[in-house]
Amino acid sequence: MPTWLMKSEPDELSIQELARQGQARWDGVRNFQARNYLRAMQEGDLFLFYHSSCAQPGVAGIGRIVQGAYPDPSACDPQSPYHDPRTASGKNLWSAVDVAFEEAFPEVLALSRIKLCDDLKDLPLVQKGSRLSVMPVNLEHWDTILRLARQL
DNA sequence: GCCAACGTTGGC
DNA sequence: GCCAACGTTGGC
Repeated sequence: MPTWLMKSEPDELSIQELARQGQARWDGVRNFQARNYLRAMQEGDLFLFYHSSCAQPGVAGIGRIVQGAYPDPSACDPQSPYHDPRTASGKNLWSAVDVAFEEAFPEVLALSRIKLCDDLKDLPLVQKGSRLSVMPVNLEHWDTILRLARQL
């Protein structure tokens, strides 16, 4: 089963908020490479829930895909910050998925800690200049991150 | 708030 | 198709 990492600003959606809601739509992705990864996701896939643009950037827990990619409604919504005017001509380029809460780590596994781990140096997240908000995580990296999180 | 790095847009 | 300008991401 493929595993993933997805970034969210906790002000927008945090792992705690997902835990409270149980389920949420993951929308607003406006990068083609990230979108293509969304489209590759299947029901049941697990992902690392990453908190970005915040005081404590890092992996905050685990989520699960409960609905594979479908056209992102926020692209068609003029009120949405993610509105894409191109949808006016009838085509929606963007995709969303639905996710469920799986687990919150006792504390955030800090990006700074991840960067220190030699086994994670090939993780796309820590590649220089990488800004991808959705990315695949291979099994070795997945296991390494969970091991680090378990010893927090 | 700064700024490096990157993706996207649009004129040519 | 090139590439400069612009906007965005996201750590610090």
